[in-house]
Amino acid sequence: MFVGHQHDLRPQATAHLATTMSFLQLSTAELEAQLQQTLDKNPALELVDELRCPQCGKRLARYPCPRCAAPQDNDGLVVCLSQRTTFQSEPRDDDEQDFARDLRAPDRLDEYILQQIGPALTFAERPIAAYILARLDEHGLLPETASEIAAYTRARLVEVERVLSLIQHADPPGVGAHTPQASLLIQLDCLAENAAPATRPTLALARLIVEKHFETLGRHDLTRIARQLHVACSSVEAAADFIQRNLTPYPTLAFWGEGKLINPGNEDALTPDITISFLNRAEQGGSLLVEVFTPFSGWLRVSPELKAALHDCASEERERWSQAVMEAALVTKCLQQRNHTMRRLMRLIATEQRAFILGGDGDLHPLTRARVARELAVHESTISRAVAGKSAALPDGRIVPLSKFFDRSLSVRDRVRLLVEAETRPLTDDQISDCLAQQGLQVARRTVAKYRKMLGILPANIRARRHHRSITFIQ
DNA sequence: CTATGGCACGGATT
DNA sequence: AATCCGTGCCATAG
Repeated sequence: MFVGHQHDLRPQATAHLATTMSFLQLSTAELEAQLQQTLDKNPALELVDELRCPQCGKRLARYPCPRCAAPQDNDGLVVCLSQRTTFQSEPRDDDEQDFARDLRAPDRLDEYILQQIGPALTFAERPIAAYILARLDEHGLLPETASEIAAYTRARLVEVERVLSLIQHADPPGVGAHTPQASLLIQLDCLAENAAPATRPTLALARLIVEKHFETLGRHDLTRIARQLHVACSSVEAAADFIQRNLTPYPTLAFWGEGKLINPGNEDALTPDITISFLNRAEQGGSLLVEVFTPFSGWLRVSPELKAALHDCASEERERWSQAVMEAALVTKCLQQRNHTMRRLMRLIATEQRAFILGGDGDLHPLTRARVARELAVHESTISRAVAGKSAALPDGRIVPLSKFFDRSLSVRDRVRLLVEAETRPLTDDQISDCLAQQGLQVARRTVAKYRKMLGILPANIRARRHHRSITFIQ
C-alpha cells in the first residue's frame, strides 16, 4: 500500500519530498517495482555494474572517489546499491544468557499445511485451499463458514467442505475449525485414529463432553456433567484431564509451541529487508554485520552521456530530456537518503537491541521511535516510515518485523510466559502481577490479563495443569 | 468474596 | 490528529 507513482511532472520541491518519503517507507520488494518502472521509463537513469572514477579512472568501491577530489558537480547523482554496514557493538558486561537457543520450527503455518495437503488437491481446489489458509485467524481458527467461503470463491459447497476437511485433519490438527469446540472435536477424532484400546473409553467420553456439554465444561462444572451423563464423577474428571492435557482450543498454539503467533496477513515476514548476522565465527561478543537489502546490485546513476548531450539538441527535446535528467537525479538522491537513513537506523537498533538479537524476546529493551528520532536528529515520522513494513532476519534465523524492536511490552510478556510455564499450580493474574513486582516490574493486574490473552494462555481457573506444547499420541 | 473480562479514559506514541 | 496501550472501574460468573 504505497502511493502510486506520479506520472505527471510536479514542481520539484513537492516531488522531492514525496519521493524521499515514499521511498523510505517502501519495502525492498516494493522499491524494486518502483525502481524498475522508473528505469524502464526514464533513459536518463542507468544501472551499471561497476563504477570508475571520472578523474583517475580507477574502479570504485565507494563514491565519491577517496583518492581524487570528489567531483562536486556530480554530487548526489550516483548511488551505490550494495549496502553493507558493519560495526562493533559494545561488549556487554552483565548477563550470561549465552546458552544456545533452540532453532525455530517451520515458519509459516499456511505453507506447512499446503505442503501436506497439496498432493491431495485437484487443480481447481488449490485456490480454495489458499483462500481458506489466508483467512485463518491467529489461533488457526476460521471465522467464516463453509458456505461463505463457497460464495466468495465461487466454488461448490461440497468442494469447499472437502478442502476444509483436508486442512482440518492436517498436522496441527483442528486448524480451520469454525469454533474452538469444533476444533477440539477434530483433534479428538485425529487422536482416536491412533488410540490404544485402553484409552478408548476416556476418548469417547471426552468427545461426548466436548460435543454436548462444552458450555458446562468451560465452567468446569464437572459434577454437573457427571450427573447429566449418568457417569462416575471420576470418569468425567479423567476425561476433563485428558482434554486439558492433550487438546488445545487454539490449534496453532499447540503447533508453534510457546506462544509464537503467526500473522497470516503479514507476508512481509517472509522476505526480510535486512539481515543481521555474526561478522565472523566469533559468535557472541563479536561484532554484528548488518546488511540492508537493495533491489539491484551495482550503481545507479544519471547517465553522463545524456547529461552531456543535453546542450546540443533542439529546445523542444531539451525540455523533455532535462526533465528526465532532473527526475533521475532526484531518484538517486532520494535513494541515497533512504540508504543513509536505513543504515543509521539499523546501526542504532543493532547496538541498542543487541541482547534481543542474540537472545530472545525477554531481552528486548524498551525503545521508542521518538527516542531514535531524537538520537539520529531526524523527524519522528521519518523513523516511522523507515520502520513500517520492513522486517529483519536475525542471526538465529528468526525473521521479525522492525516494529518488534519497538514493542513496549514484549519482554514483560515473555516474563509472564515463563512464569506460567514454570508454575506448579495455576497462578491468578493478581499473583502473576505480584511476581512481576518482585522482579521490579510494576504491572497492573488488568494488564497481566491482557498479556495472557495475547499469549493465548487460558485464565487460571480453567488451566488446571500445565498445558502440553503439542498433541502427543496416547499409550 | 475472588478472579476475569468489557468498556472506556488519559496519556504516550506514531 | 489519529492510534495504541496501560489501567481503573464495574459487572458478572463461580
